[in-house]
Amino acid sequence: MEAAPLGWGRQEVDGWRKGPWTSQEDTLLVEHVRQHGEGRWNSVSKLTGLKRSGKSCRLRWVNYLRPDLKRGKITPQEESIIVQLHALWGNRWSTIARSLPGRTDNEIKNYWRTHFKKGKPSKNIERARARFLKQRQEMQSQQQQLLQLAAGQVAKDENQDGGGARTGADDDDRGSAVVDDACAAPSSPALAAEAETAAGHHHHEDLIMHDAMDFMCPMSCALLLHGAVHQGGGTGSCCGSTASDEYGSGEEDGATWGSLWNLDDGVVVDDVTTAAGACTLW
DNA sequence: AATGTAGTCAACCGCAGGCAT
DNA sequence: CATGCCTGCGGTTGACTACAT
Repeated sequence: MEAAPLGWGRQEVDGWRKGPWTSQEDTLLVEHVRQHGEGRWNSVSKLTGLKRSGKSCRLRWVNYLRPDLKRGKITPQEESIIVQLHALWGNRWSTIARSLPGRTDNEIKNYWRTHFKKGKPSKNIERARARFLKQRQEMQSQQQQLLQLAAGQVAKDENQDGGGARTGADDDDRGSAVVDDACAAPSSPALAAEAETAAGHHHHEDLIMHDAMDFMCPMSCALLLHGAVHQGGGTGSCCGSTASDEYGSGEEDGATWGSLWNLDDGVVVDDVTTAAGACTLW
């Protein structure tokens, strides 16, 4: 079916076609990639005659035409992984996508927004969450031992400050950053690289839940240690927090998910207390 | 059967980082 | 070293579809 000239209004802007791709355009692009490989997207229009910007070509290829794409619904396993990785990395869709072979960042992003933006996790999510939290709790005791060891060393370098000096309140102008730093994102380039590596090691295989756990939990530990140091032993409990307290239950659950899991919300947390709660997510 | 609403998906935009010149 | 270009990422928008009323 020919792409209807709907929605995007104009079909051509500055000589570039916009809007839905036609099958002919797809064919041209696929053929181009087959011959020249991925990359050099800006040269696609010159070489193929496609009236599409390099950006548009790349997007079309990555999100739709790539042969290794897995079409169809997100499976429960994938859903679990998405949930867990999002908790670990936040809205780093491309990073999450690397752990889900055949899935694109766009797909995952859309899925997340569809399923969790409104704060209503599915049964699968609930199960995955419960499973994950259980395992996390098991790790907690081990981590506390590690923490004690680490704290001994940290005490030499940093004041233990005893007051949890670094709370959301201290970062009023960067509320989401607090969450990002403490929970979602590795708080150092080294950790970030580690995270990337950890994810990358699993590219070649279909990640099932256990695989995800295998690399996530070490990461969580790393974050935990780092976070604890970073936050002066305050709320940075990372893996070490309890499930029920963090997520609430029943009807509130939705709202809680909405605010805690949606790191991209303009206001991530409603108040300082919640902010602290958000930071203890992991 | 018609209409309204919510969910899903594809595509665009702006920004930032990396790299080549 | 500075600049410009290219690529990739995350956020947002809009159309289509399915479901409910």
